[in-house]
Amino acid sequence: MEQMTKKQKAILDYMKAHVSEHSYWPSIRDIQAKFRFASTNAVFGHLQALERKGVLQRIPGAARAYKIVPEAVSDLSETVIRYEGPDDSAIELRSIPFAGSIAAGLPDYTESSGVLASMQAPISEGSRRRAPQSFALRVRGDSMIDANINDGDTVIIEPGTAKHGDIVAALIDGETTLKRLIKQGSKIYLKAENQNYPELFPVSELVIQGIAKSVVRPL
Amino acid sequence: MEQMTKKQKAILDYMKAHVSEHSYWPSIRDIQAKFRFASTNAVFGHLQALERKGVLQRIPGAARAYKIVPEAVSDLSETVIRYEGPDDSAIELRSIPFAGSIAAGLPDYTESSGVLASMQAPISEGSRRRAPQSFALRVRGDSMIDANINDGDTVIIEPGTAKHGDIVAALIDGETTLKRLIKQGSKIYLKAENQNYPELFPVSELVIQGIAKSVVRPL
DNA sequence: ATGTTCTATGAAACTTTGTTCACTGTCAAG
DNA sequence: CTTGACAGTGAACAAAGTTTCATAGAACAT
Repeated sequence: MEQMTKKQKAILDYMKAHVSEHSYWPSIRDIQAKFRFASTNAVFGHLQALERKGVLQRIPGAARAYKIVPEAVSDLSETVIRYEGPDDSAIELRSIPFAGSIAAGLPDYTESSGVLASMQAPISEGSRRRAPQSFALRVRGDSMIDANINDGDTVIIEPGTAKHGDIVAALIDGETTLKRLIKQGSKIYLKAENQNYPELFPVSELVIQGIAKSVVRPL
Repeated sequence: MEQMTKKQKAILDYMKAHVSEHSYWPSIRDIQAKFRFASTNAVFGHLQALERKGVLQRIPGAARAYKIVPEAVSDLSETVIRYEGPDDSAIELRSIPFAGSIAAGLPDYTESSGVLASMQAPISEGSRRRAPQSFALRVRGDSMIDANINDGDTVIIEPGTAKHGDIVAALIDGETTLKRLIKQGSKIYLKAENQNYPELFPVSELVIQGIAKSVVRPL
């Protein structure tokens, strides 16, 4: 894949963050304002570049209408997870690695190298892939064991803005972790609910992929 | 919450489906076309109604920009969000009606009006059979604590015939309990997974309401 | 030197889209 | 019978938003 420039990546990240926060895409003028461009055409050019490089799909003429192309972002290891549903049926889910943050208000496919998470997506070959609004995350590790979230549990994550005390799936150093969000004044911490782990985890920049709404464990 | 009319709900569902499929919101004219309205104002009115009823938030003047208010979407009707891959692979996210603590023989839907969690179920190839009527049950007490099912947890129950070893919701003396089903020869026992409880619970007459398929715990 | 690519400005053209206004019909409650 | 809420038509407007055109400096390889 052709490489994004720094500014292009910044714009793409802003767009994703905007969607994540507001649930709709920014307009070209929104981006222009954010980056202090004097002309809308500067943004336009970057969007064209992003589309040419295959990470973004524009819908010509339509306002605030984009898609991101998840598989273009990264394509590394694949993990196949079998999810036993409430039926006697099961879904095989394939994790799709992804380095970025959030797509389309909709989560994107995240896989962490170490601690915790791998995103589940349907088995589907080919290009067209749709993201659900909420998604399931298989928990790896024991960072939230004191919150009664154990290794192997599945957590339902929903996009949205997190409040103090929420358990969030956050992207730290390119790695997705499940931690409790602590806001103290203007400072933000992430807290692992495990006595063996450092109590507070100060973070400067953080991308919250969603809020953990519930835990699911097949019996 | 004020109740949505049928058409309003249909429009809201279409909008959600559109976001789910395209990752951006439909324009008013998109909705107009979908529902064959002759005037955009028909849509406009419905959107205003949806906003007044608190389920949708509009961003005035902005194109294709909305938010949905999740708490407000708490009607008992089953919401099915379906998303599919390029092949015939597909996944449904289905909301499950939340039945409070069980009273008589049937789940009592009065306690909670909310939709609890979305479960994932595959669409079986060919026969698109409808999943059995599953419901959620809040666990009271600690009779299954050793199976890691705690007080306050919610269990997804599905009707069906139980096998040996299944955790079932059974009606004993007019009271619903969650226990593991033990078959020894022709005898049937119910076993509480708690060391403090009597090991085996012989039953003569037994009404099994369903089999516990998974545990869900809201965070 | 010279062309090419990337990035950006500035202005304008043009399309999309939300919004408003005037008007009609239906249906149920007072 | 009337009032009011609801649902819709049809036309028009203005804001929001995308796209195009002309231009230009910087970086970079030919």
